[in-house]
Amino acid sequence: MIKITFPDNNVKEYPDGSTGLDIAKDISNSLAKEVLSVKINGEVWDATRPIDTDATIQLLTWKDKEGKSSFWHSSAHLMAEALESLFPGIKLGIGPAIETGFYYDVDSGDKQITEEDLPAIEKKMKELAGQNNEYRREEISKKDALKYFEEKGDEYKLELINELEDGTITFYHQGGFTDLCRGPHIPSTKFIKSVKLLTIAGAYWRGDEKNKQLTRLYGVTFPKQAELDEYLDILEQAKERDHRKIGKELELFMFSEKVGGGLPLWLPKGTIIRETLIDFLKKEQLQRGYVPVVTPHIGKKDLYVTSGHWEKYGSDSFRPITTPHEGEEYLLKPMNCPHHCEIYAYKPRSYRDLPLRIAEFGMVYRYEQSGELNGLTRVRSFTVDDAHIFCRPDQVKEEFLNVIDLVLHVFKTLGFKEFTTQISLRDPEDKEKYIGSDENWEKAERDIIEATEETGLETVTEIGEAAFYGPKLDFIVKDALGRPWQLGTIQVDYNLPERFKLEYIGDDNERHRPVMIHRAPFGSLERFMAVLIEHYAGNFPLWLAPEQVTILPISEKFHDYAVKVLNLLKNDDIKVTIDDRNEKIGKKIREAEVKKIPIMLIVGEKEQSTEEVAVRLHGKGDQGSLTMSSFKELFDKLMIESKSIN
RNA sequence: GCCGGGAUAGCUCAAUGGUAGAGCAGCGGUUUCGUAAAUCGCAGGUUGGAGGUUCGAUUCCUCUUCUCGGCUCCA
Repeated sequence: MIKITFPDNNVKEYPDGSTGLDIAKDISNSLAKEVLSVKINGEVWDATRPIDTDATIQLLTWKDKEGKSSFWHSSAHLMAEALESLFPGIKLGIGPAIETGFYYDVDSGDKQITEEDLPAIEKKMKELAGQNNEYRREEISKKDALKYFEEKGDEYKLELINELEDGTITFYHQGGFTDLCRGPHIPSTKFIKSVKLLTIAGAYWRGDEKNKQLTRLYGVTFPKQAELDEYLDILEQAKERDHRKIGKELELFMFSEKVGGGLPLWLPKGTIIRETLIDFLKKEQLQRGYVPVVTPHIGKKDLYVTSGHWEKYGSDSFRPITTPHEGEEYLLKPMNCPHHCEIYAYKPRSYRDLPLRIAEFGMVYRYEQSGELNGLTRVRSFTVDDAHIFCRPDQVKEEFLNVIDLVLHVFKTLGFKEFTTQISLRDPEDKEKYIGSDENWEKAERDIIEATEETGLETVTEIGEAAFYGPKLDFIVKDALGRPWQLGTIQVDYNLPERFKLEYIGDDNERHRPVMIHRAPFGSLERFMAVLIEHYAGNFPLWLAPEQVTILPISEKFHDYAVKVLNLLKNDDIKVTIDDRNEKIGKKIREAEVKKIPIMLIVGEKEQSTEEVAVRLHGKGDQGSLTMSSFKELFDKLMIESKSIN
């Protein structure tokens, strides 16, 4: 007998070789019908795999992340089975579960699988699922595994098996399909009730550009049709929030083929939002001891040779521009920091001057591969809310803490609650990739880790994700479609001060090297705006709204009164417009609602005679009439409330 | 950069190997109106660009630009 411990610490004995499913059945039949996989001693297993030793158990269903994962992984196998049946001779790469759904990379030879094939594959998958085939695990020797795929002629699987150790290799079978797989899988295909294949895309074998490009099929499956419908509905809604769509509808920004891809043109309304954000941050920074600077958009190539950027990224950036007569080479600036280093070096610095925090909203230009450009999230020209903090080594941690506090303040004000924080360290196995001494790297990494621990931020640590000049802390927010984007960033840099030979005179009257911290709470204004647009679905809070109030006269007879109201509000720096077209009030309201203007003031006969305005709030409807002074009080109150920090 | 889609009026979209149509927007009338679309009329297009096949191309082919979904990359 084996002792099984349940999550509530109850212990029960079962015969040797009992499976998770057996144990589930012992609890209740209805539960057994929902079990997708089980967690045995912290490891996810097939529910049908016999347990031979005492163990802790957790039954995993659709409600558990790991349960979903085994469901989708099994779905990937089901799709592979369908593909083999529809496209005989197809070769399989890898087919994992992902955050939502699964994919399989396949090599279909000369036959190109296109989107038109997807419905047929879906149909086949449903047909195979209906056969109620069991997923069966088989331990297999390396020799036999190799033999199987040699006969099948699948070089991708052979490559994978060759890297595995004998004795750890398992196959999974379902219906007429066999795959090399670590598992775990769900008990049977019958759980898979609804199937949707979403997209088809190219993907390099093992993610390496040098390898052959396979066809990747993305899909998602659910245990109930209703859940698929709900998921598709959410996808549809996400599309409605897409910043590219809203940006066009609300006339925030545009792109022009003539100007070039990835070069955003900001329209008046988008510009007002940008400038409001910039003003907000400038004010915060002023209070926190930052000083402003302005530097040009170009710099001599030599500047970037000194900084090391030319060596590292020169071949992958815009070509230098040259002066007509002397032939001097200049680069569009890919970063602001080299310019800022020169500002630091402008005069001798004392330890008393530090930390020196110089800030600039600087537009930078980077060559991004054409296939990578994406709305405002990935562009070739963007504005960094940049600042470089030059400080003494003993000030690094404190400065780091100050910056974290600023980033959190920004996020809080804008109501970003769901973000992840990532510490990126260097890969100690691959030191060649980075510049700077071991000693410097170790100190920098320690400072970051300690600072985040002190603020209590929950972080994930990624080894090998550091910038080439130093470790960093990034704040990552997801867009409407769930794609993660890095926004705020704080990066320690022991390297640039070295390269620019920056110094300060310490209290010991000796020369010392300052430490540099790069930081940008928004990261890129462009990307930040994209995420912001999707976050609010275009319904900007009052303080950010490019049009805060619009006045809607009932008819032309009340235009004079409407203009009087307009001027009163303008005097209070309220962003106000008037809709004096010869249209019915219903239409004016509709259009103001569509434009997501937070406040509408309707004025007609009644308001004119009582010197009031009828207030209507976007999405909330008619709020009744107020005198001008009461309205201004309401406006001020709404302004304060519109910052999430309150 | 790579794989696969796409590009038709300002916007959203329709149509066809015989040189294009709707709604909204725009412009001109009529209407002067009370909380999400009044009404009549007019105008609007080298069907992204270049080349080719064809008697004839917006449609088929090639190249190119931009764009979308991924991959790779990302200071």
